[in-house]
Amino acid sequence: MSTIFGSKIRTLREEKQIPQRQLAAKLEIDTATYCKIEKGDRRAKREQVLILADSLQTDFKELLHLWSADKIYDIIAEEEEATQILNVVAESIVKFKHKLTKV
Amino acid sequence: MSTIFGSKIRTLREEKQIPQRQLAAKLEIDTATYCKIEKGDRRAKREQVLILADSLQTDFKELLHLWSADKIYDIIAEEEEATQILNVVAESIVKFKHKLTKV
DNA sequence: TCCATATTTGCCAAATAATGTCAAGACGAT
DNA sequence: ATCGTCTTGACATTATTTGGCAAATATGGA
Repeated sequence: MSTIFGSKIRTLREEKQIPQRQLAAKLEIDTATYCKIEKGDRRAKREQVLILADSLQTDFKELLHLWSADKIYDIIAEEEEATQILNVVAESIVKFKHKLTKV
Repeated sequence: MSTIFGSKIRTLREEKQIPQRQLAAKLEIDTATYCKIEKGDRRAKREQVLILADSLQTDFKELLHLWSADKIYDIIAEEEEATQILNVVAESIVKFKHKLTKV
């Protein structure tokens, strides 16, 4: 149930000794819900990632990458040959970019 | 709206000159739904991928990879720096596997 | 211990997303 | 014009996700 994103924000929060309650308030959600986000059984919304990055004084993009990674990880965790699947995606991204530069 | 998976099964189907109706029957869905799957605005279920691989006489795993890739692609297409996100995922997969071998 | 605060869990209702079907239309071939 | 195939939009149904409440469980200090 744990996520890279959840672990990250928990670590950051503990380092800064901020209670969940405080971050929950910034996100305008229940502490219970915030707790679930850290634990990884609720997913933060994209806008919330921004607020969290700000509140935890950390790089937004980096945090966003972890957040996206979790979503992807959910998908391929079920499949064996996960890395092969990633390759397929990576390839199609390359192709897509190639298309863009051509236009 | 198009998907790697959809394009693939369409190509295979056309090569073999099978009407959508026939595959739809195998999947026990409406032709409209099947059409949407090819076009990429409905997603096939995992079991259906198996049936399709069988009906189109193609490799199941390969087809499954494309199918998974589409799901992932949906997620990162919205984000810039898609490849970086893939790296984060790839890393965490490596770490996970490492953990497994240790146990 | 008792008390206060912080975190976590289970459960529920509401919101949101995804699915499949029907009906109608487009298109080419005959 | 009719047939068969394919495509699309609107819609109802279903499945999934969400957030909150209340209760339970830590955690730490006096």
